[in-house]
Amino acid sequence: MPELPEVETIAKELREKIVNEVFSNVESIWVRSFTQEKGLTLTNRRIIAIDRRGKYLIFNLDKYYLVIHLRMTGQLIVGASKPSRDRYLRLVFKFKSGKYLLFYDLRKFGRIYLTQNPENVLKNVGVDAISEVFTADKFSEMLNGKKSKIKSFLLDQKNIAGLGNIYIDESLFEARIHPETVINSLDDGQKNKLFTAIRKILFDAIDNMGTTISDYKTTGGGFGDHQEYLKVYQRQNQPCIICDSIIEKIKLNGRGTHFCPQCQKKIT
DNA sequence: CTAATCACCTGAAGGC
DNA sequence: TGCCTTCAGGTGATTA
Repeated sequence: MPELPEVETIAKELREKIVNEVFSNVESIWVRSFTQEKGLTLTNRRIIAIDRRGKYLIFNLDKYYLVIHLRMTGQLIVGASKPSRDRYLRLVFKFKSGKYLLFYDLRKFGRIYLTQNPENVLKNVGVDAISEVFTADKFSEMLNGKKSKIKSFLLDQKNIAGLGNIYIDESLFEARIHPETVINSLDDGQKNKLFTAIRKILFDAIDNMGTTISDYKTTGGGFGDHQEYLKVYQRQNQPCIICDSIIEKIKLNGRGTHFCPQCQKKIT
C-alpha cells in the first residue's frame, strides 16, 4: 500500500496526535505483526519524536525505538476507544492517557519492531528519496556502471528509499523514460530529468496526502487525493494525456508497469 | 553482480 | 452461483 508520500502523511499526522504519549500496553491479536528484541518492553516508554526513512516510520522513544513498516495493507489509526471486534485489527497499542493506536492489516505483511537500534531493522534501506543528501549528483553517481533496467533499480530500496510501483511509473512518465531502459544507456540529460521528476512527483503526492487505491488511509481514517492525478498508473488502455496514444501495461520484475509507448520510447 | 521465483497473506475481479 | 486463475501499492530469502 503505502509509498513515501503516504508514509510521510501518516508521520505528520502522528506527530500532531501522539508525540509525548506514554505507552501502557500492547495487545497482539496477530502476534507476527509485532516483534520486540529480547528484554525490551514498550510499557512506560514515551514517544519523543517521529521520523521517517523511506517507507519506514521510526518512533524515537525515551528508551528504544519503534520501527514500523506498513507493507501492502497496513493502517495506523489513532482512536479514543478500542473497537470491540474489527476483522483486520492486528495490534492494539494503549497509551496511559487512554488513547489508542490501532494497527490494521488485511494481508498481515506489515511489521512493527521494538529495537535498541533502528539500524538493526533499517540496515538495507538506502538514502531517502526526499532527503537533502539525495541530490542530482548523488543520483548520477549511483547509476554509474549499472546495467539493470531503470525501474528495477528504482524499486530496490537499498538504492533509493521510498519509491514504489505507483510513483516509479509516474516518475518515469514525467521524465519520458521507458521503464525497461538499461541504466548505462541513459545520458546525463535523462538522468537529471529523472531526478527532477522523482522529486516533483513525490512532493506533489505529499501535497495531495498520498494516493488511495484500495487500503491506504490517513490516521483519522481519511483518504488521499493523489489517485485523481495519476497519469499512467492503472491507466492502461486509456489515452495518454499528452499525446493520446494508448497507455500500455507490461510486467517488469513481476510488477504491473504502465507507460506511454509514444512519450516513453524504448531505446534498443 | 543481476535476475527470477517463491514465500508471506487475504480478497477482489475476471473467465468459464 | 461456483470454481479457478490472476492480480494487488512490498520485501526478504533462495536459487540460478
